[in-house]
Amino acid sequence: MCIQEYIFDTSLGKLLINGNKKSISKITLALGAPNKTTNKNFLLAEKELNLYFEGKIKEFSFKINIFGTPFQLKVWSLIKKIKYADTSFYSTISKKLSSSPRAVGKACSTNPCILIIPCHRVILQSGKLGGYILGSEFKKTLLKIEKETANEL
DNA sequence: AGCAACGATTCAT
DNA sequence: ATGAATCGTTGCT
Repeated sequence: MCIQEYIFDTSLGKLLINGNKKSISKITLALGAPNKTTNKNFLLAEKELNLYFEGKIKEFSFKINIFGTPFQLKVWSLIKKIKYADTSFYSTISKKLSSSPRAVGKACSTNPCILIIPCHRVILQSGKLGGYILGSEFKKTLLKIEKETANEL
């Protein structure tokens, strides 16, 4: 019932997960120090996220429970449909919602669960990568991992 | 409630 | 390269 936090090391830096016994509601880069947990859901997430960074899995099985405005939920749900190693444009998503590319970008910037909602796969129509919560270098790295391992999975 | 300002953008000069 | 258009959100009043 009560909210827990778990911080752990990965090959791309420390991550922070928070949520409760049943589901995860946030995943971000961590500022604090790693800690311990007995939460099965968190340990499963840690395992899968590490495998993902190694390019060994492309989907996650742990449960998430996120909150947002109706518009944000629509955007995030469309982003979840973008397949591993694939990309989409801010503009194509905005057209599906009769909205604007900038509004979609803003919704991306409030993504509560990086990687689970793969907003790193959303790029500019011009081919440039565009922004990312953790910086465009991080975005580039993720896309590179996916591209290099897409055929082996 | 209404309004102005601000984006992880895009399109036309 | 620069500027206008765009639309959901936030932070005023």
